[in-house]
Amino acid sequence: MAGIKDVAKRAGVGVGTVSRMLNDSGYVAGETREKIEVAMRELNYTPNELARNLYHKRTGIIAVIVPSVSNPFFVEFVDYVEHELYEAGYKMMLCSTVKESNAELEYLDMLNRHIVDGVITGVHSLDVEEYKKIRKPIVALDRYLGEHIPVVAVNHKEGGRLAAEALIREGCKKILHFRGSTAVESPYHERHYEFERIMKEHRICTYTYELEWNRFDAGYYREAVGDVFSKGFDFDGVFAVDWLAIECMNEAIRRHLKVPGDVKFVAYDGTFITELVEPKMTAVVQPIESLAKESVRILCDLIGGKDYKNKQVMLEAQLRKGNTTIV
Amino acid sequence: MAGIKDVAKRAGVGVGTVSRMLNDSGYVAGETREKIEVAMRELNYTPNELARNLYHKRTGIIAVIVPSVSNPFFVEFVDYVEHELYEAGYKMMLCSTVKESNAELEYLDMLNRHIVDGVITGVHSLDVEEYKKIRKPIVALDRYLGEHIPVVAVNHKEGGRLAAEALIREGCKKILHFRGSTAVESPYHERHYEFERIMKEHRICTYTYELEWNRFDAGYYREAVGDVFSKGFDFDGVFAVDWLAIECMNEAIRRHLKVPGDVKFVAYDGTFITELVEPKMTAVVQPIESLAKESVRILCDLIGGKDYKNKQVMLEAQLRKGNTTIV
DNA sequence: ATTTGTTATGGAACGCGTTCCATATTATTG
DNA sequence: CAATAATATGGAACGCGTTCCATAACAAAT
Repeated sequence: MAGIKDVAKRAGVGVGTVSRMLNDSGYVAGETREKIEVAMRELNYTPNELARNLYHKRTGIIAVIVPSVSNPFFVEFVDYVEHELYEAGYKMMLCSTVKESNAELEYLDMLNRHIVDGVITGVHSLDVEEYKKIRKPIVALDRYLGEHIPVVAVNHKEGGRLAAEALIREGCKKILHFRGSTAVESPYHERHYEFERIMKEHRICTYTYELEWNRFDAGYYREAVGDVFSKGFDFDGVFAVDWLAIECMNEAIRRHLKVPGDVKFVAYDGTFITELVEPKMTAVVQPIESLAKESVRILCDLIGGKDYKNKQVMLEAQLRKGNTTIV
Repeated sequence: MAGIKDVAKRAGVGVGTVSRMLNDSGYVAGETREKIEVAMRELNYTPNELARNLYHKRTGIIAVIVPSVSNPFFVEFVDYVEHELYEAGYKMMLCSTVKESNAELEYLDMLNRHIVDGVITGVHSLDVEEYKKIRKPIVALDRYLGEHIPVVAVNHKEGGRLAAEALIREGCKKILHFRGSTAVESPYHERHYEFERIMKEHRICTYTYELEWNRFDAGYYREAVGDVFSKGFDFDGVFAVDWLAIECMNEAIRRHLKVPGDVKFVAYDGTFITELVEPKMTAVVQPIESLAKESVRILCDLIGGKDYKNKQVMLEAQLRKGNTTIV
């Protein structure tokens, strides 16, 4: 592979001149330019980005860490992030952690090893102490990783309220509520707290089903749904994350319950799958595009040296009326 | 940031010794080892991968190029690929091209610029001549990019046959067939050719709807479905790609048609979304996991210097019976 | 005791582009 | 015409780890 030296030799100039020309910095005479261009073409020269990166101490790559690539929420997030990063001149390295337990640390370590310039993480499996050690550009998606790491979050309390109010408005009296594991403290639990609080306030009977931590697979969701139905709990309203709400609705339909006649559903996240089922799901929609935009914007600021201590961006979720509710 | 020189100085040894220790190559006395370890810890030293990469001319990163990250087929593919690459010691750079028209060339150029060690591409928007120029590890997913680029393909002819036979078995007499644009030649068109051939052979009335090229968005699919229904074409069997089959089924359900009583559906791809709808879709399932495994395997071979001229791996699709067909 | 082999270590050269400094030539201005 | 500025260029040093070669100490074998 031809290097800059070869080009310089062939063009009869110094390496500095070639470099200056490549980067449009400093003076290069028109005539010299042409000679170099010819030499580059003849040698089929492409600059080695690796050498460049070594000098500049940057790679132009951002790692995006998510628990699972097949989770629709993260799929949409990643899709937007990729686009935003592209616009900002970065490439995206996509890392998923659910299949390999201790991958998160490995991925974060890429920052120190100069493999990536920054990290956007939607994962939180390490001790906060671990994150503190890393003094590099990190943005957390909806997780608190310590005060020195900026967070792009969603107002889940409001989200929970929207869901609760929707079901109450529908006149639901017996609610089935699937909630994430309390084993891990995370801001997105707020929706559950608020949801339950409001239900209690309204003295509405609520059956809460607690899910295992970090399990997003279809099989598990189906199992959970089967579990609930087999227990014979009677309900007329369901609040659950997209996929689970859908599985639950499907089971209801299979059992010849009418949706939304007999049972109402409000899904949380509002990813594309809620629009893919019939009836279309009413959902509390997360502002995924904004989450992506903000994450990238803040990360770019961090890389640019801006200090974002205690920074938190809070975005609003909103209710999107589908046909699993009536009003 | 501390470098290897600083560590060497602090430990009172030469840089070579530190390097040898880091790589477990050559001799390092136990006593020296300890001194270096102490120095590394004190300086909080992490080797700069960039410098390493420059020397070794590799980055350990593979670019995966797909048209869209939100297309379920590619989502599943990417999910498996990420895992396979991780196992093989590589990181995945994910590149999507649908939003930025000329990104493919830019992404492929990363090979020459030593940013990635290899490419797996599910995109084919350039002239075959462009691909010929690149003498680097590339694996094509289900596209022919020229004889020097190995292909991991699916036997779509068989896939088309499976779909056709399924609908014939159901006794369908009026078929609605959504097919990809013929504007671009691609192996996956085989399924349509074979499907139509068999239908013709059986003298079954088929209405073919040709889709625009490179459009996978929900809005467009819905539009296409609305288009067909508004034209008043009467059908009792549908063959379409997952998402479109689903949109079509939903519209049928909304129009109070019974599925599978009045209309039967066979989807192509068989991604998770076909299992998410009620009734669950009968589908020709692509061997996505195997596609991912084979792609990674071949790419690793290529990187390892193996020659794969004219290589083509052909994998089989299979029919998965859901409830949108009866038999 | 001498040779041969093993262990151990330092450091220069290298990979490849970038930048800065020194030097040179030409253009502009007073 | 001299002096300053602008243009132009080569090349060493640098970024940071790796590898190889030269050197040395010590153990084992003859």
